[in-house]
Amino acid sequence: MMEIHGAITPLMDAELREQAELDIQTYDVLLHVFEADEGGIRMSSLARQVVISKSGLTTLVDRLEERGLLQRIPDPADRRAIRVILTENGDEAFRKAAAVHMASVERHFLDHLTDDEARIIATVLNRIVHDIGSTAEPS
Amino acid sequence: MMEIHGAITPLMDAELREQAELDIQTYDVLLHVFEADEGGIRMSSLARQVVISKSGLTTLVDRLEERGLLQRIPDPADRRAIRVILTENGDEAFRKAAAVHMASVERHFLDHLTDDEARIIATVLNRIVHDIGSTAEPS
DNA sequence: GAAGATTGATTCGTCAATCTTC
DNA sequence: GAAGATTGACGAATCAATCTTC
Repeated sequence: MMEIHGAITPLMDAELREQAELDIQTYDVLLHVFEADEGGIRMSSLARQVVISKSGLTTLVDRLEERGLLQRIPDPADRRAIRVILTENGDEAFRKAAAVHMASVERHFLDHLTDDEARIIATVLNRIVHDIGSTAEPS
Repeated sequence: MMEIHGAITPLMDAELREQAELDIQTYDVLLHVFEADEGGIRMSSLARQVVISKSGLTTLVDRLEERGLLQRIPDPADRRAIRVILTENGDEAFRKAAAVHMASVERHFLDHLTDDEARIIATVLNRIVHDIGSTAEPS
C-alpha cells in the first residue's frame, strides 16, 4: 500500500498542478472547507482533518488567501477562533480541481479494480478508519 | 486510501522514531540497501526506488553516513557511480527497526483484515503496481 | 489555566546548475 | 553529449514559544 501510495500520489499531484494549478495538499484543504460550507470551518478543526500541523496550516492558508481562494473571517461565537471560507474564485477553482482529481482516481485506481474488489476494499478501509479512530487517538 | 495512509503513516513513523530512532523515510532507504546486499546499490538506483529526489537522497545519505549507518564506496565498474552499503551498525539498526515496523503493520493494518480480505488486497495492489509501472512512466 | 491561532528558528526536500566520468 | 552525483538557493513543514480570549 505504501508503494501504491508512493506511486499514485505524485501522478495525481502532477495532474492537479498542470490542469488545475493546485497541489494535492491544497486540494485536500479546499475539499474540507468546501464540505464545511455555511460559516466556514475553524483553523484548528481544519488542521485536525488534513495531514498538516497547526502552524503549517496557518502559512498554507496565508498563501491561499493571497491567491484569493480562501478568506479568513472572525468566528461570531468565539473571539479566539477564526473561520475559513471559500471565495468565489476558490469555489470555482475547487470544482475544477475536483473534476481533474476524480478523473485521476478513476484512471489510476478504480479502472484497475473489478466492482467486487472495489466493494471489498471500500469495506475494509472504512473499517480500519473506524478502528483507528476509536483506539489510537494520539495526544 | 489517502485517509488510511494519512492516519497510519504518522503512527508507524512515531513508533519507529521512539523504538528504533529512525523515521519511516530512513527505514525505507535502509530497506532497499539491505535488499541490495553484496556490493551495495547505486545512489541513482536507490533514488528511483524510494520516494525522494536525487539531491534529497544525497543529503539523507550524508546524514546516515555521519550516524554510521551507511557507507559510500566507489563503484568498481563505473567511476561516475557511488554505491551505498550498510555498516555493521546500520545492519543492526535496520533489523531492529524491521521488527518494530512489522509489529506496527500487523497492529494497525493486518489485524483489521480477514485472511480472504488480505489476499484480495494483496492481489489488487500488486496488479495496480504492475499496471502503473507499465503505462505511466513519467519522464 | 486551557484553547485558538500565529510567529520564529530550525530542518529538510526540491529544482536548477555544476562537475566528473562515460 | 549523456549519465551519476553533488551543491546552493529557495520553499515549506515542524516544534516550541508567545499572544489573545475563553
